[in-house]
Amino acid sequence: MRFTDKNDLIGVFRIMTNSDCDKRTVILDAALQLFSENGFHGTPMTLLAEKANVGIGTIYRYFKNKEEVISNLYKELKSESVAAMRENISRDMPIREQFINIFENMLKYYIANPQKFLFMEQYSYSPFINSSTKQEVCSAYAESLVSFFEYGKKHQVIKDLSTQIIFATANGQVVSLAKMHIAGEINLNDDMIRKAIETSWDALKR
Amino acid sequence: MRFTDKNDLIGVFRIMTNSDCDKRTVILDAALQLFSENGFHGTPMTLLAEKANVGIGTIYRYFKNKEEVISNLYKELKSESVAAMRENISRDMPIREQFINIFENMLKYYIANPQKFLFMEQYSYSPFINSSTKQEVCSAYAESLVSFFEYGKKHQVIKDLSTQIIFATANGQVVSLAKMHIAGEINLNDDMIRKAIETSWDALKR
Amino acid sequence: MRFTDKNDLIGVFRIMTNSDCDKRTVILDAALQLFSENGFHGTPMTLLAEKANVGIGTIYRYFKNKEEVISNLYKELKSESVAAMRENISRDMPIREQFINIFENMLKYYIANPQKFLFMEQYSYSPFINSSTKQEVCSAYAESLVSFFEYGKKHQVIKDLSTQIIFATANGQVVSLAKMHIAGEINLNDDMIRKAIETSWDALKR
Amino acid sequence: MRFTDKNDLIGVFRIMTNSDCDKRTVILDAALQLFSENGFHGTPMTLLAEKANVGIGTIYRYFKNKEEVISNLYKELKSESVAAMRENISRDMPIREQFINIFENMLKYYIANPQKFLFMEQYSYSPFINSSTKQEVCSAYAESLVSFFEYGKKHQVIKDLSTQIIFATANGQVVSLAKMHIAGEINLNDDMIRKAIETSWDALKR
DNA sequence: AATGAATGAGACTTCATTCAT
DNA sequence: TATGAATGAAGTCTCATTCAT
Repeated sequence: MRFTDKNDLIGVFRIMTNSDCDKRTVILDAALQLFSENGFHGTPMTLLAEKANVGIGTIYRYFKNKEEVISNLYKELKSESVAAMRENISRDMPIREQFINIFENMLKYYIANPQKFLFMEQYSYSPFINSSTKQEVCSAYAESLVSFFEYGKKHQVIKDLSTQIIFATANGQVVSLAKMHIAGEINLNDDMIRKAIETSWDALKR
Repeated sequence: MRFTDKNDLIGVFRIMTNSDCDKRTVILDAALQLFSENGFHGTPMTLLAEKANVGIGTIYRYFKNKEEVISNLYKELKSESVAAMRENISRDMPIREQFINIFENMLKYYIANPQKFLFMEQYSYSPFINSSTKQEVCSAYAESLVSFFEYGKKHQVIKDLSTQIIFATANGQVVSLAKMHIAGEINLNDDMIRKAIETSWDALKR
Repeated sequence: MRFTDKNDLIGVFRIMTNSDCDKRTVILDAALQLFSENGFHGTPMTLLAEKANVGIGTIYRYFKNKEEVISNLYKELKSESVAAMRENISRDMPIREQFINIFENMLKYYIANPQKFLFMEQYSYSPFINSSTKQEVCSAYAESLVSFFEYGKKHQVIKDLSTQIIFATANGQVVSLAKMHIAGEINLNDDMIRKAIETSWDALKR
Repeated sequence: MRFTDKNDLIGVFRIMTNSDCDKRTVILDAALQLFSENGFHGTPMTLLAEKANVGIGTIYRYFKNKEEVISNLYKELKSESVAAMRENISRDMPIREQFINIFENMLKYYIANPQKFLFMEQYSYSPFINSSTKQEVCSAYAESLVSFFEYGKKHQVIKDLSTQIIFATANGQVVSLAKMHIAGEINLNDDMIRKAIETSWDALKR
């Protein structure tokens, strides 16, 4: 199996997958797919190895244990999603526009990456996870929004509510919509997304 | 079952099977506590038996297998939460008041029952679960809100948005707040709860 | 395998092996045999289960882990060997006779129970073992001899040497002889055993 | 090899293969330290490579497999210990003096080289080892003592006992003392060592 | 009806060894 | 010659489930 054939002639193919075939990445890619579909506990390490086309031992060269595979994947995805959220945002834009762009970015990212979304949500509810990782990584995301909301409140464009409530209102809607969309309970298009976020803005604007 | 119907008439029958019902209840109570703390996979059946003060064999007299324990618990809790949501609501009230009462009920129920909330959320994200149960049970909850929102839209009190978006907006906020409160990231009191729900209403009102 | 046949008709046989078929004992018996032949690391738990005619899970009902199997076995054997050493000894006997009986007992016990001897020696040299168990158990053995040697020194029948040196001289010889006998390098009979121990006495007598 | 022959004449040749020899030596040195501390099974080859500051692959250039590392180390140490035993001994000395010197040499060597002693004892009890190596190497040691004891018996200075019993008596004491000293159960100094060996002589002298 | 001892499939992980560089 | 990434067999242990009492 798996390149074991000694008389392998497809060297060219190998070269192609050589550089980006960074084993760590390959493992995390397979992990995302399997974890999002079958859950952490529904994904034995043997299956992960098979999906990633590596030996099990190889996984343990890159990650100390299963939990580290999960938490490393989470960290990478969270960074990626934070980056996605920040696209096309600048401090010069009107606050309303920033708000709408931020949450549109987020919702669109979730919808375009359902596996990543499902994995992150699963992770965030899993009592099985070392919460230090959760904290460590979430802060980047939260802080960035917190300062934005506080800026909006100071400029009297956003209601004078506890920042957490503001966060929960906007973020909660987006998460809820993504979940429903992925579950097939709703079929969001760009127009609906825009309307949904504007609705959220109506909640929070002054 | 236990809490499904407030107008339960078979009380007499229940008294007869009292001890039966006790064991079942005792097991589900222990299950809620353990599952919410350690997760489904962090809770071996032997531990459940021990916590419930019954033999392991006994659990298998009341539930076909572990998954049935989980899904039965979910069903009961979902019914209970739907009942909680409906308290103090009547069709005569103004729609706004109904809306606020419904979501206040819900948020307060979650906060008062953190284990139940955490269990239900964990369940809803677990790929491990037979989704038929999920569907089956959620409908009661969703349907009842759907018809309310549609009523509100027809009377031009609620915005003319897709019902799912309306649902996601209100429900998402509440779930998000409950999660944060339980995680200790916010400390909600009655006043904050009221303000948060009113904010949600601002989003959806016409 | 192993009693799995549902139509098993040899109930009588089962009853026979029922009471003494205390699983714990059966496991330790199998463990002694396998450990003495193949060593701790040459004996996988699966093999132990097979030899003991129990499921692997059963081993873990009686012992927390492999190490506990080993240390429990050691404790039992050490007690047994101490008991063997003490046979036919009484404080009334001349010290010389006591000495000879003690070490004859010991050597004969080792020779009659080569597996037990080999297991105990293997254990005592294994860096893999929790030394607290070693200490805990050995003391009974050592103390009993220590007080005997001190008694002999006080009565000026045994040389005035450090008790440890006395112990090492007598015990070392016996262990060394047992090892050689079991390895087939010498073939000890009662007469040789007697002569060997008398030689040891010559070393220590005053 | 390294220590086998004091009158080694191929020094020139050695200088040529200097680096070769270094790697092999470095590996065996690291092996001694790790094996004596953690045991054979507690020492992965990767750890050995790390400790020796060589790649794992390199170990396999010098030794066919792990067992060969162990047995080669054993052979070298056994040769070394035999050499140590023979120091300051000459056929001209009185037999008693030879005896005392031989076993003093041995005990002092063990005490001065606790790792080597522990390794050799561990090895000698390990059922894991190919016993052919054991035989092959021990003979040098045993034979040399055997002829000495037989010489002593012939000259009627040593008791007319089976040579094996004589060997077991003297060797057993020394091994036992070394073990106790290293374990901290006794603290031997030159005077005690001398007394202990003299005691041994009392056992065996005619 | 209730129990819990017994089971073994299957999970996670280690580590001796290989082989391409 | 030297390296160390890659491998997967094999080990330990857990835990859902069964069944005799």
